[in-house]
Amino acid sequence: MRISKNIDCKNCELKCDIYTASIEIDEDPVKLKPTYAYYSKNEYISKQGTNVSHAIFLINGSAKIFIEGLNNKNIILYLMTPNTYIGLLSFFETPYYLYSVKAMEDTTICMVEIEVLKSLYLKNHDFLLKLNKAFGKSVAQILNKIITLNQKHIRGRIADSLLYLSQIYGSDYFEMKLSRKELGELSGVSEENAVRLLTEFKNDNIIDVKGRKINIKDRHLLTQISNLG
Amino acid sequence: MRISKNIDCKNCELKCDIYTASIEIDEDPVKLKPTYAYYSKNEYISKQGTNVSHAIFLINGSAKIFIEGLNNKNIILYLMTPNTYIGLLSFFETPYYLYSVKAMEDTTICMVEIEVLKSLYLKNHDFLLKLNKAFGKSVAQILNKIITLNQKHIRGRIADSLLYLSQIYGSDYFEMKLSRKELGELSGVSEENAVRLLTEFKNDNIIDVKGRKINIKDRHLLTQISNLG
DNA sequence: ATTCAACATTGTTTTTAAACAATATTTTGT
DNA sequence: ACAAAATATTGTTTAAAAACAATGTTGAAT
Repeated sequence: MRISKNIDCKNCELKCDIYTASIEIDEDPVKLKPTYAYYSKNEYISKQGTNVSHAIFLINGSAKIFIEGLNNKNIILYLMTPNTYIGLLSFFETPYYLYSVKAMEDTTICMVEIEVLKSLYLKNHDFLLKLNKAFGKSVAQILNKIITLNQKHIRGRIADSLLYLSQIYGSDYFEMKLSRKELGELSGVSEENAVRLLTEFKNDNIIDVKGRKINIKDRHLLTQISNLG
Repeated sequence: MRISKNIDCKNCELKCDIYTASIEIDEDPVKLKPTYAYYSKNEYISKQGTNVSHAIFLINGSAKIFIEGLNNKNIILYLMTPNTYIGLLSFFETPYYLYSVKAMEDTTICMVEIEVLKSLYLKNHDFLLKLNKAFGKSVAQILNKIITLNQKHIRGRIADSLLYLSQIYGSDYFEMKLSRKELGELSGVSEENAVRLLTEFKNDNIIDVKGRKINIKDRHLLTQISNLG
């Protein structure tokens, strides 16, 4: 992990909500003291149980947000792509992270101290509402995950994950940044069964698999499998 | 369900956040146009998929908040007791409920139109922060539920639920308002196995069971079962 | 180019918990 | 008080998915 402090938001292509909020109240974004951090693949961006000291915004790359559960088993809640908050879920209630985040590739994030953020949303209502909206979105995703994990069979769960990945990568053809084990963790399925189901889907002509490259050939059927559970 | 409109907050014992927020900005709580609704056991207070039009606050009684999943199977997320919000989770993001709420006994709730609430938190920051806190608390509960459902065996899950219930009812001895089936839904366990495990815990001298009356005799052991999964 | 480690695959066994089935008990409505 | 419905209980069977085991493949490091 490498850090560069006091980023000048003018040079940042990503005009995030925090920046916008700062501008809206005629405050110089320099006051936000934004800090970039660069992570390599598999580095922790935040670790379950540690203190939430900064708001974290993903600039580029990608990351997985996951719960470190019992017996060293992880559950990946969802993936993070540019332009999303990392710290949100533990933002308002708990002073420590309820989950961990790891970079899935070379990833840049921008941090703003939580106290700075607080003073910002005290001055700017709209900003707080935006935070809430993003927060609500995460929750909706998580509720959906509960149904999936609890009520669908592994076939339906893997189908879910594949559809989710295609949405994340914005195409029916994509190269996922996940290992088979991680695909399993995203789906609540053992590594072995994740492999087996990919093969099965391939044999059924629903997808093409070549390593981590996936091509969804029959989205309709895959959706059906997901819906039926 | 029976309704009484234009409640006078002065007569309400429960001085809720909404009331306090209203007072803080020197606004007459009459403007909130609070409405009470009285529900009998098993009546829907809100139904998954319908519009979120009001903020709902539980005055007395109790309710279960649950997802109506696939194949008519429910997952109870948690129980609601007086002085908690009902609508929160779907508040900021979606215009419709992501879950349902049903009264578990005779229950009184107070509703305030969402537009009224919005204008209130636009005037009062602290109030919005309080909403956020409550929101965050719900999320923490739900994350915990994911681990439980996904990584613990049914023994640990039922142990979890019993500990949770004792916390809700504020005692090691309590009469739960849940049927065996509902205890299963709270724990992600079939009705039959819920029964079986209660019997098992009873035989192991960890709890006493008489109908819906539960007495936790060995909290230490029960906690251990919960932790080990 | 070779070795080691991480990742992926496939078959087999075992465990877990749901589903099914039958019956008992309690509650509710008339 | 009685029938009917809802709830609870217990034993048995079946299905699902993890765990185990063995082997293959790929890729990075030297």
